[in-house]
Amino acid sequence: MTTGGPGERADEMLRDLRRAGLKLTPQRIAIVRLFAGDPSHPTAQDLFERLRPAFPSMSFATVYNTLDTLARAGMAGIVRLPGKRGDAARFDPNTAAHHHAVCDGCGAVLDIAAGTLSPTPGAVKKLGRAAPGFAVHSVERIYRGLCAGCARGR
Amino acid sequence: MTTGGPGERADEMLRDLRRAGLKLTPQRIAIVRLFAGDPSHPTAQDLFERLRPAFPSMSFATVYNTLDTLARAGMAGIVRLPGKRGDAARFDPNTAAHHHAVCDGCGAVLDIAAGTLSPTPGAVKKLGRAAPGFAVHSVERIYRGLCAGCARGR
DNA sequence: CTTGCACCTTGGAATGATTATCACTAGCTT
DNA sequence: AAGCTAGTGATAATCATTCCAAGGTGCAAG
Repeated sequence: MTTGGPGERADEMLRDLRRAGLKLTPQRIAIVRLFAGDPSHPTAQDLFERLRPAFPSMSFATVYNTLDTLARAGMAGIVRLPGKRGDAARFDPNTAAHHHAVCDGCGAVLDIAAGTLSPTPGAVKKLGRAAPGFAVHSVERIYRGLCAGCARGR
Repeated sequence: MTTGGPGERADEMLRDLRRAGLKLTPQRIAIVRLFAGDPSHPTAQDLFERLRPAFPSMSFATVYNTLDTLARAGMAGIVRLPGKRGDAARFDPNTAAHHHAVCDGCGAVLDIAAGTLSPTPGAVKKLGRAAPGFAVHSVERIYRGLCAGCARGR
């Protein structure tokens, strides 16, 4: 079993990166180490700013490229939420099947475990009626509401 | 009951606009007439281009402003879907509770009727475990797959 | 250990969507 | 009809994201 130690997820991700035939550059290693265990669904900007102190020469494009590469390789997810302004993509190192809960107060995004992302028989049936011939592949859910902290403050 | 005639939805929306204390300008009337009965989830660009022939003087910003105004007044919805590039917001005149099915092939967006957008007791329970204290308000679902046409062509 | 090259990284410019600004115009109330 | 105020148009500004060209570098093969 896993030891649960910090950085373990990162090492696993780096191993997967290499296994996928991708090069382990210092930049990628830094990004992965920072990103792998981060449950806050950071934006590329977030990560870039946290990396800048240690890697002043890193390019913003590299952060995007790396996150995109991770996503393409199935090691990360991209979460986009409808929001009025400056709606940046959020990246998610959690590759297990899960949905998201979004706090309308502070904008926090929480992972909600799901056994599967496959549609339920009932949903398939309903879809068949509403959109005949549509072949469902997966379902994505977004729960809207207020997180514990924001619910208290209102 | 409704007569189901074309433009009826538009008239209703215009009535609601006035009721909301908003001015009925020629531009708004044109946008609403075009938008109200359109189930294709058009982008602001789509509408702008379709309006241009008849209203060459209309500004792109006005289309955005009007759609935003409609959305704020609860007469329209905004649908944003995760997509790599040039991901424009889509507007939805359907104010009834519903979810969306997105075709990964052609990008079409279909409405899927839903009795309610409130979370099921089961979902609430699961949420309570995964995110203690989170007060759910609504659930949004996106079904991914292939529409009838795209499923056939592959 | 050296080499070669395909893949990476940079920095900045380009693209696209959306919002802000501001002077002007036109609904709507009195 | 007159004025207050919100709406409009044109454009600039902003923000996220991608593209590009040029130089670097991980790493597999020798």
